[in-house]
Amino acid sequence: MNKIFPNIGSERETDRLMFSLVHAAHELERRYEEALSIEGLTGPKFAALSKLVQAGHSLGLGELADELTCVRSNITQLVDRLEADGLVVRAVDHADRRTVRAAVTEIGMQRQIAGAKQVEKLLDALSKACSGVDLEAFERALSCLQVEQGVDR
Amino acid sequence: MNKIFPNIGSERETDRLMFSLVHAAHELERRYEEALSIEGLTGPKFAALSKLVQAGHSLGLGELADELTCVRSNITQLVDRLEADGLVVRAVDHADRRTVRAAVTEIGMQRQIAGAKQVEKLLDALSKACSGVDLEAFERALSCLQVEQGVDR
DNA sequence: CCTGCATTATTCATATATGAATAAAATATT
DNA sequence: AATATTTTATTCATATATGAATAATGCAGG
Repeated sequence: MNKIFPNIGSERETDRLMFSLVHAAHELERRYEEALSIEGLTGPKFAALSKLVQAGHSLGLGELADELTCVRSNITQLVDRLEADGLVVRAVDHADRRTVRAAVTEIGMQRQIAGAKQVEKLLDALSKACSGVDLEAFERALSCLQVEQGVDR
Repeated sequence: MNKIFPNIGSERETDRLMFSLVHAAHELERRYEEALSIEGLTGPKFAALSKLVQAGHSLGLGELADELTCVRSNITQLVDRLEADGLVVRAVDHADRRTVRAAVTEIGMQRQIAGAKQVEKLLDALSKACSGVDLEAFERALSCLQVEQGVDR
């Protein structure tokens, strides 16, 4: 659902800009998910696999949650699904029995590589499409949205 | 979760740009949801209310699904929640007994107005923050992502 | 008029996200 | 050492999203 900024009739230039920005990002995400689906992956699954592959060793579920900036219960479920897919296994932590570690399997590693190839292909295409764009100006424009990080929790 | 483009180590300029774009959009959405939460609303709830208020009359759930570009089962649930909040009521369609209509209540209308005020405030702030930005260049840059709409269903 | 097809909303299964409540284990404090 | 606190993952409730299967109604063609 395009739940962002339902047109209330605002005609301001910057309002349309915000809308375009969000729309472009959603389109990007859609293509990203589409690319990963070729390898039977989703964004979250690929992200978790990538963190594990990058790390080069198993990670505690809490670490993984931090890396993926999400709450722990989310990771519990995500690892459940990854485990069901055979891409990851849970392992005990001998140093701390509270901790559950996630270790990528051989299949998981191959799948991550395959996913990364699809993402690379997408980024190549996007790179070409953006060849004529003034990246500096774009980056500068985006930075103005980054201010005021909101309240702290 | 920041599930998009987990840093695989790509150093290409455009890759970082895509990441920035998605990140900026998510930040925008976060602030949008934050603004609406002041009035006890969420993005989807506000979007549905807005469509109903805009229409000026009740809408069939299918129409609402089209307006919000989502599947019908989604609307069934959303209207369930809006009805539980007392912001919307289901009504029969006398012309077609298959159709269920959603009608905004008095409270729902007030809530939509309150939500719109908060969104307006946010957009004002953003508009000011983007005062120095070359909107033309930004729009042009965004347009390059819009191409290739992918496969049709 | 009946039969088959299309359309409508709902239900169900699933994926993803959050946050509160819980249980188990580690650590700190008395 | 016993107790209290913190940290860990899980479970549960909830919100949002999708898509398949279902049930009810409408409609077209015979």
